[in-house]
Amino acid sequence: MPQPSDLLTRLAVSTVIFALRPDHSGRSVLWTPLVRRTREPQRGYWALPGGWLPPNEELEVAAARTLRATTGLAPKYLEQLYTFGQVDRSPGARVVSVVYWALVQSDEAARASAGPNVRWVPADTLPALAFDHNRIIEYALWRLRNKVEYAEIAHAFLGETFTLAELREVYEAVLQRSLDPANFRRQMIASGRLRETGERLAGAPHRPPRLYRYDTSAVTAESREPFMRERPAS
Amino acid sequence: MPQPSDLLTRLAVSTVIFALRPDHSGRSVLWTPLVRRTREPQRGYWALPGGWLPPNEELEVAAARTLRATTGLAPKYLEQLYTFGQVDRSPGARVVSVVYWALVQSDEAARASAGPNVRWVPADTLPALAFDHNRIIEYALWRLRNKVEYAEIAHAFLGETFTLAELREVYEAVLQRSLDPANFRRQMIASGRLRETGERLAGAPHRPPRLYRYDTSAVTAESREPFMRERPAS
DNA sequence: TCAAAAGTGTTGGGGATACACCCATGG
DNA sequence: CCATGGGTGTATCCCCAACACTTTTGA
Repeated sequence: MPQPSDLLTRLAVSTVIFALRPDHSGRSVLWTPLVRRTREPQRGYWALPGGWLPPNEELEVAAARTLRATTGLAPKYLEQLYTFGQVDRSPGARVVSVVYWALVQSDEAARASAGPNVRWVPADTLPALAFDHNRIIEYALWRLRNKVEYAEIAHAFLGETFTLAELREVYEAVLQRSLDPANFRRQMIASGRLRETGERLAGAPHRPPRLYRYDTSAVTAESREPFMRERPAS
Repeated sequence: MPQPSDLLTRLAVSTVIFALRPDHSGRSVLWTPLVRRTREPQRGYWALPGGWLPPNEELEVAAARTLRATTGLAPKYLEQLYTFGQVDRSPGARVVSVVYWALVQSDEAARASAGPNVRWVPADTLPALAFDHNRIIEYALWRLRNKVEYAEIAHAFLGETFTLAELREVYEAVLQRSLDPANFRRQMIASGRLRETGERLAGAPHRPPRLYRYDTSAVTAESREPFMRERPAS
């Protein structure tokens, strides 16, 4: 069944990774890690983390593995984004890339490993990247911003427990607009997926906010998308 | 850069094709064409139309080509669905399938080519198919039913011009529930994407309905998704 | 003139937005 | 006691579902 000509097309897996970090002015914005290419083609350019698909490894596992390899982190959210296969997207060979996108906990990302060949950059102001990776990240950003509005994924940027102000800051950073705290609170509570921990966060010079936890069991079968696991592979 | 072990994974493109056809009771329901496998593995089973990806062919073009090969039709809507790559989804070899989904005009589909190895079946009551193709079609159905509710793709089942009753019948068939004609009319008009042709459809024993046309130019840049062309490749 | 579908009008409820206002804490 | 963010109350708007009602045709 295999034809000789097929040997020319290679299959790769790449991952767009998002975390929230403060920018120069202190506001939270989206950052993404890139790796420097040490080989041709496009040597020296920054590119998405990824690699060839090992024949015995699941696609999602390969995505989580490259994520861990470049950041030292485990994804809190991981989903297939799109498969890019333009004939001319890589010079010299036909490369089809199955691309995933991931969200990682922001405080973990702050102490994520970096090195001369790994660099975090603001996702909205990218330099010129290798191949079609600019387009890919733009698409991932579009998907993230869309999905945040109808799916409950924002908590993936946060730890186990969080305040509504922290959660709101995630939404504001992703959507790039400020939200009314009062209405935001009601929307989140109305979703039925936040559980009070009973604890509060003290220390700030004002009324201490309640701490919440995201309740995975409250996701109904109707609203769940196919192929969406709670704990992504790692 | 290629490693010898990669030669074991094969890349295929398959397409889930939808058209509306009357079922035994005369109501419009979704149908999809399947092809009988004439080789191992899974010989004799019905499967999605598809084939290996030729190294010099774009993914979307390959999808449109297999669509044409099995139905003789050109897609009115074509979009990438998902890439399936489970290690064990095909016995004997690692096969990664980039799957597309397509909508074809229903009156064309009625006279679509069929043969001993091509068969149209109701998409909601499938027999046991080859590989993981049942799961794939279920996912495509889920996507179609979701997308019909927020994107304007229903007209892809119809011809150049159509009445609001015909368009409503599409929605009702896809969503499997009846819709209020009065409210449906207002929603569609409010979308701003229907243009009156000025003509009416006569012949029935009642008030002749207006004929409309879908206005592709009315799609704003903000609402458009990345990678979505108006005329799919053929 | 009648049946049936096309098309219009009207009403009420639910959710989102805007914003006024009170609460609780550290300094 | 004051500044600050946490948290509640409430009026308004808009979209949508429900449904009564009028219009227009072929038979």
